[in-house]
Amino acid sequence: MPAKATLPGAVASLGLREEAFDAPRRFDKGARIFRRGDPVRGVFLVLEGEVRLCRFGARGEEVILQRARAGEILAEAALDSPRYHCDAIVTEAGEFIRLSASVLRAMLDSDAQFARKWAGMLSGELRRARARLERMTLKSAADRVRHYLATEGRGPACETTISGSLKDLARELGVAHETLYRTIADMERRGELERAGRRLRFRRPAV
Amino acid sequence: MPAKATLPGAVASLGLREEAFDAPRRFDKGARIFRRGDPVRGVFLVLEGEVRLCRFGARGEEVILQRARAGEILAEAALDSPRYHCDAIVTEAGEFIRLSASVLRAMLDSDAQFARKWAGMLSGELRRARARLERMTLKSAADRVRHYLATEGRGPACETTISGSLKDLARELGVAHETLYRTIADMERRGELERAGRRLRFRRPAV
DNA sequence: CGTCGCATTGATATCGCTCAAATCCGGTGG
DNA sequence: CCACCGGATTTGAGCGATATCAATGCGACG
Repeated sequence: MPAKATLPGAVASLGLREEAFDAPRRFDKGARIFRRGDPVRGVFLVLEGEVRLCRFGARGEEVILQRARAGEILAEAALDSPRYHCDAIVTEAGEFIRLSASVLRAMLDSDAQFARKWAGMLSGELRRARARLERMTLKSAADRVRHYLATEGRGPACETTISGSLKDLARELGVAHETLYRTIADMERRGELERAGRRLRFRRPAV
Repeated sequence: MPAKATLPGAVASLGLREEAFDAPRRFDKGARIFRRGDPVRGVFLVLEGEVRLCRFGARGEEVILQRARAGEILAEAALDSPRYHCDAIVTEAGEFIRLSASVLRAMLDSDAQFARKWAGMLSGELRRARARLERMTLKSAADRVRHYLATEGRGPACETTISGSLKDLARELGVAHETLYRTIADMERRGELERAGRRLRFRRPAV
């Protein structure tokens, strides 16, 4: 579980002005912070917990567009839209701050320092989205696990502690959870992977 | 084939200063504008033709991270990196302008107008990347075609004229080209889709 | 306890990938 | 004008990996 981000820290990192944000609000698991089609009133900074941007297909299948955890910002790309194009669903109860869309727009126009940091954050998000995209083009579940570790892991063994359940990871990787269980078990059996609870890493430094 | 973007138009749209860019340079198909690991010297504005950001997997399989055509900017996310993290390959000969990384960084720091536009462009890219991501989570090829039309198409029938070959579209959709041919043929047979050369659209407005 | 959701394993069906082959089409050179 | 060539387009056949359906164990929680 990631540390709870402090408001001052988060504000300092972006150089936000005071009028830009509301007081933190608590949300329970399952709550919707906004829905598709709602007018854009803000962008959300996650202090604690987890929120996902989701769309739902014709048959109700969920698609995760973004996962934001403590310290991360949700729906940054919405700032240029009049309306949200997806739902924001709380998947882990916590606290969130709304950053006013109008104030952010004003700051982007006037505060070069802030605009620079904002652009930097967008670049990072873009890179991460492209990494996920690359991962999704891999056909085999094992390759996706390898790519996930190589991308998200730390150190030579690409160690990661998965947040949430394996089921969640399966959805993130775009495979059925049964397939993920089997794949991980296979990779462990072959000595390619080590798993201890929610900790995953390569046994032999791959790639 | 998209119209050739004019330098003044492209510059005006972003409010670039003169010292920010070089003279246009021609590139032939297959040329590499930069390679993975090269130090980041700039971002590239495509005036004509097409460039792709690609990574290559362990077995040499190509992964398209971005496709930039006339008027679009390539590798915007690289600005915060010291080195490129993928290859830029020309897939359609044309002209490109290098925008100096150092000048862009300076402009981001000092020119709020520019930073605002830059952030807006990043937001757009992010949205597009997330749309592709959403598409890749769809399992069936038909669903991906539908999503592609729904996302990229114009008007009630979601009409699109595909750039490049169907083979290219297949790679963009992450399916084998044979599968795409069959899928499109099936959808036409069922009266769901209409195809005339490179033009695709829904017959019945779906969704 | 009873319930709920995650984790795990088994069995089966299905869809897309792969290999193969035929055709079409635009360009090129004789 | 025609033969030829390379790449795109199609269609066929079969295999294999993954999704799906099912059942069970397990731990948390009220």
